[in-house]
Amino acid sequence: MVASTKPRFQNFLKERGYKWTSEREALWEEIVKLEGHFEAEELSHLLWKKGKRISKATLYRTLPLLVKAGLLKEVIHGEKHRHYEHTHDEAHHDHLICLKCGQVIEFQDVPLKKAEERVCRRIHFRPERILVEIFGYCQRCQ
Amino acid sequence: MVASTKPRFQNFLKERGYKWTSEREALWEEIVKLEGHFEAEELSHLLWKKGKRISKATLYRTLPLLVKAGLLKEVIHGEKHRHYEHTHDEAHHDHLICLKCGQVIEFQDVPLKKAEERVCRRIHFRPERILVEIFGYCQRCQ
DNA sequence: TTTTTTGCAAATGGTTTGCATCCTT
DNA sequence: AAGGATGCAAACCATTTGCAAAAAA
Repeated sequence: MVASTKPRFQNFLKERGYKWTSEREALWEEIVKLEGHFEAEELSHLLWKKGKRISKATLYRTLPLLVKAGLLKEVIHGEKHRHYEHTHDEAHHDHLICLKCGQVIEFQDVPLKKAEERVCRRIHFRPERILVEIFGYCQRCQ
Repeated sequence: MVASTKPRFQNFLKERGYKWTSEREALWEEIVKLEGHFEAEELSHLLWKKGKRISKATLYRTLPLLVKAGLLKEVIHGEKHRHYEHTHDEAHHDHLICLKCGQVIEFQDVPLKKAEERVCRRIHFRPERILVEIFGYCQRCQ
């Protein structure tokens, strides 16, 4: 999420009559610095460590806004807590999750994407979000 | 899940010193009849409607056993509650989930499977479970 | 000054767990 | 007998929500 996403978030809010608050700004600032995926809890820790006392309630109320604004997306389903990551305008990537060490490996694969698109076309389905997660054992843990 | 899976479940239990109980049998009987995916709550309702008072605790303790025994698998992540379905020995299938009507469309696609396998080989990852879920709009809801 | 947002604390809800008792083996 | 299994109720725990006070428009 680059700097230019700030006005995007601001516009998103303004368009629907929502307000630009210091909490939302602080949250955006912290998130913009994060690499890879993160969970609400991590974000909360980071904010408190920096003296920004943003309540969990606000945090949990803001994350869905960021998703709706198109700045974040949910990933890694199937765990008890949600994970988020930036919606880079770069190419989409998927995840390999090691069942032993928990490591999450990101990958991109054009043929895989193409195959997904073909399936959707075949079934006349308009995809919005495609989730591919491969659980298994990484090279080290096999 | 066909009738032959009963001895498979029984063997699974026996092998690790677990016991074959009337609750586990009732649960198996109900599950074997289910088509498509289901959630713990549904299963509980069905059982109670038939006078089989199997506690939620037992239900929740048994589902993971059925997964470990290879008779069930978890699907449709990203919702608050878990969904299960039979691991048919038939070909694996994935899901398209309509964001409007909620319908879940199952599909199989060989090229997609092949692409997944190629990715794993490329990254030296030994896959155990591959989850592909495509969220979007079905033909009727577009 | 009207409406949204915040923080707190309490509620939610699917799932898990401790424990005494009940069944299998 | 001995050890796993069950049911109950309480605990978990990430997330959500009600409400009164605070901030933005």
